[in-house]
Amino acid sequence: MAEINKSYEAGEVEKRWYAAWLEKNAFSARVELGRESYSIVIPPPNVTGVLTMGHVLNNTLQDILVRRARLEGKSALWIPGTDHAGIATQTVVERELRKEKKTRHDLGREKFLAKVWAWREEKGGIILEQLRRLGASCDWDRTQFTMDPAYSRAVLTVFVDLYRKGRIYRGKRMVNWCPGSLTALSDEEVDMRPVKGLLYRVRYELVDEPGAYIEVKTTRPETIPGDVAVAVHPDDPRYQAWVGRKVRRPLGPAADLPIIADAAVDREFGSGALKITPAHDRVDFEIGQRHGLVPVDVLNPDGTMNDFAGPVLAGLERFAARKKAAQLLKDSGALVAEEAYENNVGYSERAGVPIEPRLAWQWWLRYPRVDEAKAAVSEGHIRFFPERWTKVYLHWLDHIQDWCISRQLWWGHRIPVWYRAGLDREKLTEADLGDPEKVHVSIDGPRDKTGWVQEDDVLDTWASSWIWPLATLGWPDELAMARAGFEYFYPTTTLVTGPDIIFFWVARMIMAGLEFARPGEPLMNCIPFKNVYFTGIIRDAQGRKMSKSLGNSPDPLDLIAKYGADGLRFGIVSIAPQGQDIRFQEDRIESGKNFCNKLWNAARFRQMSGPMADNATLVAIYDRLRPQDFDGDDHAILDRLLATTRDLDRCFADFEFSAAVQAIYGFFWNDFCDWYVEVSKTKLQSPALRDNCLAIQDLVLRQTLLMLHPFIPFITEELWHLLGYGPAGQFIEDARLSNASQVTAVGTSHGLVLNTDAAAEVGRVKQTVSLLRALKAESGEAASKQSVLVVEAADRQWDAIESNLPMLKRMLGAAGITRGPLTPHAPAVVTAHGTWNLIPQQRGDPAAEKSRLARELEALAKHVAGTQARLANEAFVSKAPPAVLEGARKQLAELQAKHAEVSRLLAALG
RNA sequence: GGACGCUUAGCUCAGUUGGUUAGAGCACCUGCUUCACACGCAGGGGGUCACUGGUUCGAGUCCAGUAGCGUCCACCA
Repeated sequence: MAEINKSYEAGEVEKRWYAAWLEKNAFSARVELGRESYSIVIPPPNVTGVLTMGHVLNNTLQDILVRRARLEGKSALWIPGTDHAGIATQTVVERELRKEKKTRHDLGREKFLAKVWAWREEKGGIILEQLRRLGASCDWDRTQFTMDPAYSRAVLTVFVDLYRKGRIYRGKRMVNWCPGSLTALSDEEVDMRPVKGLLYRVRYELVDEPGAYIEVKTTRPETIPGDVAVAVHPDDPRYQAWVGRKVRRPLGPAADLPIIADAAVDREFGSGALKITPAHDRVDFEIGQRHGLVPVDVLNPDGTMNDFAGPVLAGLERFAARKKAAQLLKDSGALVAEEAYENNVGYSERAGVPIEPRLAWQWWLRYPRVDEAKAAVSEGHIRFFPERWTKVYLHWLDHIQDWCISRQLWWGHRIPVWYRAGLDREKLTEADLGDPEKVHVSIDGPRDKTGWVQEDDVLDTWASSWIWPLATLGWPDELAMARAGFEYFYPTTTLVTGPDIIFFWVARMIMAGLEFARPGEPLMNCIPFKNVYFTGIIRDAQGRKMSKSLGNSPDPLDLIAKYGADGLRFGIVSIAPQGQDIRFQEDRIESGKNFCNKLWNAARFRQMSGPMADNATLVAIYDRLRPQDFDGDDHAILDRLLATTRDLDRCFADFEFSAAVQAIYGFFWNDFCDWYVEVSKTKLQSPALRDNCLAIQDLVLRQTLLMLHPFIPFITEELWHLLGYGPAGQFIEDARLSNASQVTAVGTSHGLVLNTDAAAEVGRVKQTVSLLRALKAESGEAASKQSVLVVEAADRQWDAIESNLPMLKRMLGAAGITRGPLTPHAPAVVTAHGTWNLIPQQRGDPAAEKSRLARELEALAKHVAGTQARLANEAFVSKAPPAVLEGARKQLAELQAKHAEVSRLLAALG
């Protein structure tokens, strides 16, 4: 066994072990009947993506789950991959083209796509390399891309199937049009932002009564040329007589617009009259439909005004047109006023520009299995952590709208629909769509494609990633499914993702799973995952979302270089409580690194303390324990080890990762290193006690490494081997992590029954040590100074001291501890183990000593009074449970005794 | 307009079913190169648990309301 170096070199160790894991295929998961399966699909990052702190958190958690599952003996699979990310990727490549002053149209569809693929080959998927640096134990041989041939086929299979079921249809409806990326978007891709602007009051003159006007308020005067009516509420008394009459359009091509009545109009807003522009507003469109009005579209797809806006506005960009329109209205006297106004405007999530409601032919999906998707979650087949997201999920499903799945992009899955050449696609009827001679829908297209033209649009990226858990396991190809282990691994166990994509992805995956996984089978067999863990969002120190544009996101690779992958992992998990957003603080990552260093040095201490023995199994270590030689500290540390093991089991059951990390941290650092290792130092001097003590250290270290391994895989693997805890040629994950009851069972079979009373006594000894150390510190004696201590103790107390004498001398830094009468004026402290004197080397400060004791007495008196008052309360005595009552009485007795003793000391000072 | 979350030490946050004097990390102060670790050890200071009421013998914890911050949903031009 190699000697453990003084400091832990993360970089070298991480590189070495990751290579070893890959070489031995440690992450490849096989179907092993009789063994429980555990599976996770990665939320596929964009192929353009680079690792962010969000990815670090998300993927660390997945890795923790998968590695823990392996240690529990499950066949654990983590499927990696990337998403083609339609708009994002196309934008990246178009940006490169722009440097050459070209657009995609200069290349044409085919050449442009070749360029995107070339880009993807060269630069795509960097993020998967970065995940390896983090230690992600994905089964890399199964890496998938949403545009892989097999995956694409699965996507098209779904389209054709849903089309044949009548769930996918083509329709001309209002869409969210992005003038930046020139495509339609789904409702989920639109962000509402409050925008400060102007509200224009415009008057429309009555045709049959010149000089009389109806006034409307609008934020968009440039759309007036697209007005086809003015609407009022049918019950509005002010306008009863106006309905049916006509007004002149105050801007753009001259026209007489009817005044109509519609209940959608809000009487309270402005004058109670609304201009109707069906081509550019959803509500207007609906009102227009109800009244048989023909929309007038005054905008081009790129957001400039077209000829229907009239010669003055035509060609202007929409916001320039707004200013111009206002000016024109002002000139003609139609503009009554401009008021400052703030309203909500929809923005394209990707392009960051205001979207335009626009009438366009698109492909739509009527979601399948909506009711089942609700039931799957509300009936608990799928559990959300934290649970509160179920409400958000159910609410969305309750108000679900058809999904616009077509995008006017080139990068993506091209919709598998072919039209007979020469057909005018703007004028296709229902009948045309149903006529196989005119429109063909299939995965591979018509056998002879001459005379057919394929649909230009591609599918929304989410319309491919919604089948991720299915297609990554080979669906729908039966051979591929058998090879991938679909039967064994589906449904997957847990999904780890952010709540921001609960609609985009989580809900849709559930519906897709229910529709396609195992038709006809019960819900629980069809769901894509059993648990969904929603992480928090990582924010910067100011609470802002981390983003590339703000430049407030640290580069995880820099952090890995600085603190090690393990340090980063430990740190990020420790600050990520369930479901709360996280404020990133680098010092927490640093403390992750410090923990690794502590672990490393504790292992080093073990190695330096004595020869290593058989540590290959829990049983082998227990064979070396000598329960008859156990002292209180031995009992206490194993008791705490068991409690921590139990805590961890619970944390994993409840997805409480940061609590898990904190539990091990506290146990290992405080209970083991600060106390047990320190008291070991005297035991190790004694030949009779040494071997038992080393065995206990091995037991604690081995179990701790196993518990920690999912969180910090590299250093634990390294120490596992350096300490010889597993056979050479095997990894730590080839060992099994025993849970608390298993550990207890092994102990019992070895005649070990933990004495919890002894463990509790250790708590009191720690308290006494702490008080005496404080006494030294306050008396100005260095902790390392070999002090002289005298204790006035009852026999029972002295017995406890005497039996721990060497240990106490070491822990207290005492040259001698003797029993005897107190020395007046020497610093003193009252403990559970008698009243102690620190014999000062030089004359102390009686005044300081006096005031110290007086302060303590005051605090005790207050506490005594409080407890007495509680016990004097009749209601408390009669209603509190006996255990609480007894605790209070015992406490009072102890406090009173201590109070009396401190009073005595004070009196002795005079 | 609706829903959800948050408010605890200087900072960032824990606090499971109500029960001794509310905890951690960092920061701060004091002492210490004690033979695993200065990425460390020992000790210390620091909080009216946002506010108001209620339930209870007992509330950081349960209930109602208020305020501030945040997130999501929603067609008021």
